[in-house]
Amino acid sequence: MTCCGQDSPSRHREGSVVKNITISDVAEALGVSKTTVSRAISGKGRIGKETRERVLAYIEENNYKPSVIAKGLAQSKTYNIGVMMPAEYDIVDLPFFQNCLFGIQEVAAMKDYDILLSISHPGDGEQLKRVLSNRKVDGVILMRTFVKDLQAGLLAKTDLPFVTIGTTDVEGAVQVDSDHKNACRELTSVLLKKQLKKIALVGGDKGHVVTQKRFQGYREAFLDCGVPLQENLIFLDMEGPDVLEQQMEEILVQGAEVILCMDDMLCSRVLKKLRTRKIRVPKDVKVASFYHSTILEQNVPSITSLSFDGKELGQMACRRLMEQIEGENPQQVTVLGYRIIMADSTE
Amino acid sequence: MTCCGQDSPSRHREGSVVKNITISDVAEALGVSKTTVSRAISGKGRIGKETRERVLAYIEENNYKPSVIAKGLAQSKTYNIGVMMPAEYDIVDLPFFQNCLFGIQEVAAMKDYDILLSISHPGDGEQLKRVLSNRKVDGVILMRTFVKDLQAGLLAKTDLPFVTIGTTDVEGAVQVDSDHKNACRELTSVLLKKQLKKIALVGGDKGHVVTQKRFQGYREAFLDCGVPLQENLIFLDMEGPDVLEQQMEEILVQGAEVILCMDDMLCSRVLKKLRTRKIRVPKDVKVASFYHSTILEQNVPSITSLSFDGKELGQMACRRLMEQIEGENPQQVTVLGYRIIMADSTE
DNA sequence: CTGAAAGCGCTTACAG
DNA sequence: CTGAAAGCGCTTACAG
Repeated sequence: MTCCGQDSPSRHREGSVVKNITISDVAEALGVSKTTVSRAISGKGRIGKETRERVLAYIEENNYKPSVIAKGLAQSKTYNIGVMMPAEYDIVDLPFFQNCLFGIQEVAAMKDYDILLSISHPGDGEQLKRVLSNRKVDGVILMRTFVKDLQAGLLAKTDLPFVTIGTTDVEGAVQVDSDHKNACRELTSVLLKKQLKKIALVGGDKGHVVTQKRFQGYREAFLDCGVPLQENLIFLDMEGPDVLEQQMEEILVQGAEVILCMDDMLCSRVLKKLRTRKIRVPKDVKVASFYHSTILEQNVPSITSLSFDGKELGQMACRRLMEQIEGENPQQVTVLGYRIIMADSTE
Repeated sequence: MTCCGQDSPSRHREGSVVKNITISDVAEALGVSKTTVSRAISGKGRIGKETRERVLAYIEENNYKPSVIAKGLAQSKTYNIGVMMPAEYDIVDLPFFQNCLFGIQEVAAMKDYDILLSISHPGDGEQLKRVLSNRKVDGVILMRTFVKDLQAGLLAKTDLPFVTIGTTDVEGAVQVDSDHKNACRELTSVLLKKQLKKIALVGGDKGHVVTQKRFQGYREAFLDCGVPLQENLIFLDMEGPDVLEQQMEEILVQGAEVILCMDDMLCSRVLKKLRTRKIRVPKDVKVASFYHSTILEQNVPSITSLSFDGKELGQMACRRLMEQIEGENPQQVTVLGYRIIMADSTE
């Protein structure tokens, strides 16, 4: 059945390999050299105005897209950045991560870079090693840091530029972080000034740098306000399946007036326990949290919390990475702000 | 201060470009040709056992990693797959997406493929166009489909292999999906058989194929059970800021005995409204949801819901894509199962 | 079993 | 202003 022939030139029968149009095709069609075509596109090197326009017009018309990969090979670049995303199902500040990714992509795209994503479990260096050995990236962004950071450590031994979202003590690491310490310090102060002295601090993995930072802010607030800190109100490493649930009794026994949670997932669990125990928020006990994510968005009462701009963080991280890739010497540590959102749960 | 000299060979002073060791270096060092080295690594073509081992040993020892990019260029492949992730902040079935990504990465890595991630807002084809024109991927996975699917449409006009997670009517698309229709049908049936006849259906964007599928399953369940379906209990397109909140009155006025929500975020909003109105679950009204995600995990009472395995979906999608890339003709439609999790909210 | 050479699709000194 | 040629780091017929 020979018919129509209306197939667009790029449609092919199954299995046939499609030859994309290349720079040679363009050069040949125009009767110029590849060099000239290349120059017209890149804007580098001298080239006659008329020639350039002729090339550009042809390219536009024939929908020629240079192969970024071939370009990269010639320049010893990849135009990719590796992004290592943590796979921790229980720490669901995911909307935050998605925003982060979005920010990264936004600035990466401006420089014609793409994101090579890799998800890895904490403590697992294999994914990163794979990325490194594949030689497919010009730099990498770590979306989360750890106190003893395996990935940052690996990268530091490399000459590949990288930036961490989150603080790290790995020597030479360029880092971008929200001001977790001062955020927690300010929120704690606000609570203390409301005459709420017994603030239980509920946090996750002590191995996360953020956990430490927040804890520090909490302590400083007590110092600032001249209130003695009670060690028995500190509850860290609470992300295990039932740890927090069991410690809740203790928290209440200690007479906590406020429960300050380091992330919304923990807070959600605290709220559940309180609900089951018929303890009312904020009447019987106040509650505050971090992240202001969708997880608690619908809670009644609304939850006082700290909010960080994931997108901004992502953008900044990517900018810092680009600076390094382009050979500049970026600011080592960049600290971004936060917002305190006061709501019903601490009234 | 000339000291130590203990720097590992790959450490360099600032700015110095590091020449990675190449196949030529290896060949030269061993006194063989690049061809031989290449063959030793790839396992293709005849090569003496002893030679191969000598090459492999040297490579191992000197930590030589072939450039996947150069390899790709020579083979007209990229060893990347593009993954288009939706950016919809309100539809937070994100743990689901993360699982999906994880599944994709898992099987991709087995074939030495990497993930090129792109986040795009619904209706925005620019990101995909960028990916396509950059020529950096051998295929793409769409993580969500729409009734009129812009991205699938674009891809179909291409000769690039792609697979959608979610059903689509785009001609020729290879698709992998959970059995949303039957899932919803079965859950609805279960409820109907509990003599709960007035089941309000609360759903999101009618433009999402899943919304349609579920709606269909809901209808079929009514047919199966011989219960007439009440149009006034159908509430779709509820994801706007206040739409659902306003419709809640209507839902209650219509005397709904159960509110069946198409995703956990919607369900969370329903629960909030009920709580504010002092309407008790399951005493006054039953509630059921989809996804079984962390958002509702901590809810009291526990919520009856459908659960889908994101990771499995991702793995399958990636397998189907690989099959296409390798020139096989994959199954057009793959349907995966679901689980029904009965809990307190419908007791 | 092994190698020289051409090629993948670009860029970039160098020369004119 | 323009082009021939070498090179980026691999693979793969082809010949021996």
